[in-house]
Amino acid sequence: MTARTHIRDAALALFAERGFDAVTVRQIAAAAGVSAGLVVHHFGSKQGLREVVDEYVSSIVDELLAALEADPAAALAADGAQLSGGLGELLIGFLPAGSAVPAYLRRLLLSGDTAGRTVFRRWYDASAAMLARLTEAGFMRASADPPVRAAFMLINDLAVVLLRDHLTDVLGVDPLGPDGLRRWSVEVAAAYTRGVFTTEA
Amino acid sequence: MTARTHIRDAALALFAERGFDAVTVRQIAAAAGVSAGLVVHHFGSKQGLREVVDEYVSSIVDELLAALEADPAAALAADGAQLSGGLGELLIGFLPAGSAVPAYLRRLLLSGDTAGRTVFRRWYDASAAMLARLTEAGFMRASADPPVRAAFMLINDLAVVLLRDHLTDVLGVDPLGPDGLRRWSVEVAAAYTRGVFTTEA
DNA sequence: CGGGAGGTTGAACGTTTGTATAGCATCTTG
DNA sequence: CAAGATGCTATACAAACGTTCAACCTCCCG
Repeated sequence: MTARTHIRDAALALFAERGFDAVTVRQIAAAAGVSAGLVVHHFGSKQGLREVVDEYVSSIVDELLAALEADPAAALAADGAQLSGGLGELLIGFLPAGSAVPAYLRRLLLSGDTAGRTVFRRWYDASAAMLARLTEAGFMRASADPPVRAAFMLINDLAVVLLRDHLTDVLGVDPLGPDGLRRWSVEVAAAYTRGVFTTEA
Repeated sequence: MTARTHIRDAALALFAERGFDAVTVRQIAAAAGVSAGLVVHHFGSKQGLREVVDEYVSSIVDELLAALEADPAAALAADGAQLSGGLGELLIGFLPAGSAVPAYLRRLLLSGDTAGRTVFRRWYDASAAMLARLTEAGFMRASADPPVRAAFMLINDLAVVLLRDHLTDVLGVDPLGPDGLRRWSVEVAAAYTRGVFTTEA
């Protein structure tokens, strides 16, 4: 592992935890075990470092989505219940345990930056394509408004990642941990299969 | 409107737009039309101002939830489709158009602060109570895991507020605007009533 | 009318920030 | 082995930050 990589990873972790503005170049350097000057030497500026980290995280998401496109059988083979665990589950399983990427992604999606918008759009496109495949294969009912349905199901999955800490707080169990995931998937599968509202009204 | 209120509102708008760290005391003062010293005079410090704004936004959410509890008939009278528009719709309708509160709430919920946790928990409790009432009244199917269902439906609603800009980007219409809300509500009501997955699998 | 309390300002202070620069060490290459 | 590139550090600096402070203005109350 090169020092440049160390710096990038330290910055990723610190940005994810505290946010870009709250982290100083000196803190990043200390976490990476190098001098502050080296950070600037390698990345030009703090902003330059941010852009590299943004691209790095984006590329990880791209890998995940590409793997999903390359092997949709793995997804299609699974039944609806497991599928409804969704992209959040997929992301967590795809990354090493304790990775800072989900937390960084959370900030990226809410920063209003171009990088966040690009990631969301790619994710949405993959989501829409996947729903189209599932519908064609007969796993899903056809929707009257496929784009909205794709968006709805995508953000429902993302919400688990975005609000994971709050969910853990009120439920008493991490919805993306081993135990919580089981409970979560069962309930979501039920809701997505039978619905939650009655039809009388 | 006192100068203190002006400062608080200016800070609310700026914090919501750019984040706490990215906003300077001088910028807040300029936006409020006062001097930087007066900001500190009224709130003790920048952090003190933040806490006042946090409490102010929390109190607004409290008002909304209290109104919901006080007059559940208004909610219960509505049919399932309208209800599924959910808390996000309710929040937008409750606030003046163009209010910075939703954007501030977004940052509050993702900051990891105590204020955000408190707001989320209150919202969750209100959500769980509402679902219990709806179930008892026969508008909803009973769930095998009510806490998870309440959390699921709550974060689905919150996700629309949190990711509103991205949704507007990919859908081409604001899901909380007049037009988008209609499309969104219809699809969500359909998903929540009939489900999206088929039962064969 | 007098005087104190609170609202408000502008300048100043000390700190911290991101970054530039000069130099040292290490390695590669001809 | 010479020499230049590269990785890396330590110091320095200007700018911007949050905060302090002394002074001024404007009321209100006696």
